[in-house]
Amino acid sequence: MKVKKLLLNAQLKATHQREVILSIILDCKNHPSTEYVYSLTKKQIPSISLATVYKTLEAFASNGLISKTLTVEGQARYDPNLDAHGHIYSANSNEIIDYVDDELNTLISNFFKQKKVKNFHIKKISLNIIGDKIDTEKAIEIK
Amino acid sequence: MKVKKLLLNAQLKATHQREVILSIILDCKNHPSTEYVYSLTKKQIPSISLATVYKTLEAFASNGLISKTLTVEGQARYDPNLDAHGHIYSANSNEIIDYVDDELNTLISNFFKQKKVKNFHIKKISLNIIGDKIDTEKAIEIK
DNA sequence: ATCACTGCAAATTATTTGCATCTCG
DNA sequence: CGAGATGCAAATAATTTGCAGTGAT
Repeated sequence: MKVKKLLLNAQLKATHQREVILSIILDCKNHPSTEYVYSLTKKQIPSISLATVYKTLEAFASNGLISKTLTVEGQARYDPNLDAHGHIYSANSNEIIDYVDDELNTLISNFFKQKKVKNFHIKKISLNIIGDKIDTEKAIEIK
Repeated sequence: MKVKKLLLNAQLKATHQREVILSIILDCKNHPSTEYVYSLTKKQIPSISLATVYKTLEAFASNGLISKTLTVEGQARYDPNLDAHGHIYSANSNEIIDYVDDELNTLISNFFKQKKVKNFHIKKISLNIIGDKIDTEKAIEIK
């Protein structure tokens, strides 16, 4: 019951719905939408309400269990990966892809050791790459 | 008629509405919303329609005259500054503030000279800082 | 037992669209 | 003149809310 512990640690009541939703998200590779999480959850809990999924994902995100981003078109996407990483936002396919690069993370975190932003509590610093997928059939690749 | 030239260069028909809207945005310091641009435009053209402002700002953004971002809550904001720069996204005040730092820009552009993202056409790379304003009355300051 | 969570339906917000009319090039 | 822009109202999409009933601690 790994998820139950995660929920309790995050001060969230461990309901059946939440356990199922959390384990679904943790298994997701790439930035699921609320609707997508809802559709997967419905297979296990047919009576689940879409509103509950909305509320639950928001609760998870604001308790730091997962993180939230928006596509170029502005829809919510959730991300179970809390490690420092950037995102590639594709405008024409409305996707979000992880951009993970340790060298870049080191570069950025070193840079921000000397810089200060006053009157602001920084929660996350991330590098964003925005553009268009060239071949919508093929995957985006980093090298 | 600086704005007229800008419009024609960008292959856009230079209507009165567009000239007014463009000059308003170019004067804006910080990331206006569609509603805000609409309210300012209405002072000069009382008959302007909100839909026109929506369409116009989208047209400007897709022709590269201005750029578009989203607040943490997902609403559109426009930015007349096309130079490379990052943004500070404040979640609790739903603001976007420019983060301009030449040293950082150099660091990032050097880094991406060696890295490639395949099957993707990069339009913009930017550093994003996400967090909360501490004192909502005061401004965010960078040093 | 209590207080937070769930499910449903209705409400809200930002944005888009269809279409008749008008205007720039 | 003709393609594209405008203005209005109605439509859509994503998300949120209110509230009565239910469940976890």
